[in-house]
Amino acid sequence: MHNINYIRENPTEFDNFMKSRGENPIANKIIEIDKEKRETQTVLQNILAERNLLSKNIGKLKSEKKDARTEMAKVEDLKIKVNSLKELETLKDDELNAILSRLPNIPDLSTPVGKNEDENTFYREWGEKPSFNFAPKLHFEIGENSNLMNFEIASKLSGSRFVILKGQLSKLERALANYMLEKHTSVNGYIEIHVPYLVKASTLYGTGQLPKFAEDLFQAGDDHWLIPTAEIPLTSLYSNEILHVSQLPMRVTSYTPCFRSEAGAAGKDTRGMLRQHQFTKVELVSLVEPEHSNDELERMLNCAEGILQDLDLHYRVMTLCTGDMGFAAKKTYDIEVWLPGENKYREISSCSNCGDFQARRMNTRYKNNDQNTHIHTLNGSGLAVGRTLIAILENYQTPDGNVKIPEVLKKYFDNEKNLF
RNA sequence: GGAGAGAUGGCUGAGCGGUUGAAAGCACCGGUCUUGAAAACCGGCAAGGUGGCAACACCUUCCAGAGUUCGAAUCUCUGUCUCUCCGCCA
Repeated sequence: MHNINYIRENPTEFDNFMKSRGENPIANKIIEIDKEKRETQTVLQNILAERNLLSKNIGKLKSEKKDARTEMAKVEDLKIKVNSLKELETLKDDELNAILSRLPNIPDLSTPVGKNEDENTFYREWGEKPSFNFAPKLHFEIGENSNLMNFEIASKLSGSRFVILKGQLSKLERALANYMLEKHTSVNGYIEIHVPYLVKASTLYGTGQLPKFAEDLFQAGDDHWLIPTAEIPLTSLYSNEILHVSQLPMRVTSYTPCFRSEAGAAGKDTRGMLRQHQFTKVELVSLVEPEHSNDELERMLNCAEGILQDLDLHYRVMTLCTGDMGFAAKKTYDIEVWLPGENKYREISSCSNCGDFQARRMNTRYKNNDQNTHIHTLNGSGLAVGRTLIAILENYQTPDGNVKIPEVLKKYFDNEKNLF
């Protein structure tokens, strides 16, 4: 949610930012409604003040056993005015919120301006593309050949975009999640949290998925929604609360399934387990003081990259442009891992600084020297486990259809060399 | 699922129709004292908003929503959540 004072004071700048994110100019409309709302408020408050005064007087007169009928009649008259003004104020407030709640965050000044993913910019890379003296297979070819990855059974049970992993592949998924969690908790200073996978609509509003992106989500019952990422419960941990400055930075992590309808991705990445309705992810979330959020984003990115480095997987980091960034983000880095079977880089992590955008929506503040300020929130994948599994299959495959086990994961596999 | 109790400021907790935005304690902040700290003592300390250059004034908020009343933290209804007991159960 946006700071209305900022829009009031910088309408042109605000519109320019919104334009860079593909929105139409709206600041004037906002200011107009806001003005009407405040004017209504002022009149209403004056009448309420008058009413309060009269009521107090009535109390005094009654306790002195005096007649208060004149005063009571006056208050009765005011009531009609109060009700209609209250109605008008609510109307204006709703109008304002309907607009504000659907506008994306203002991009950071260092976020490149651009229309779509083609204008994302290269930030850095690590490692090199591995070379193969055979044609590297796609992850689902390796998986299906091993009989440990099955899409048909999954679709029989649940329809398209689901997968079943068996035996060593299922274990690989578990080993990866374990490795990531251990690293983030024991080395990177994140606290592991076990969170609900179902959340209320108000929680999704706080992080920005609702009201605008309901179609991307699975709803389960009247007010229960499956989380599309652990970012939602983790970021919302302290919604409507005032933290003490000594509690910051707060770094939390969680390994959860994620559920996405993939409504806008019909026909996209239909083969394999790259884009599923359900996948698992280790998520990183930081709650920090505003002046530290830029540094925290770099730190978080390093934590996510660290996992890929440990697994010796080549990747590049892209800075998303204004047109490609998510709704709540000010700045986002995508980590794209190299997939030799596809001969492509593919997103495996996305790290975002959301500034105070989510904190305003969910009302999370911190107290420092008697000052209450909205915190800054950051989230990042550290990493998407399913896609990491894909990357390992494709990068560690051998000509005979086997897959070498990365050094750091061997401890989960009795020091075996190969997966199959 | 059945029966009952409850939800008040950062926390604990009083208030149960009218100067109560709310006692008291803890925590926190400032001061006195001390070589320093602790203790003790003194003072301050809810959030959001409107108007105002400001000082400041006013409004709203005691889980949420609706209602009764001239007036609601206090009464009524609905919802949500928490706790206790019983049943069921991973």
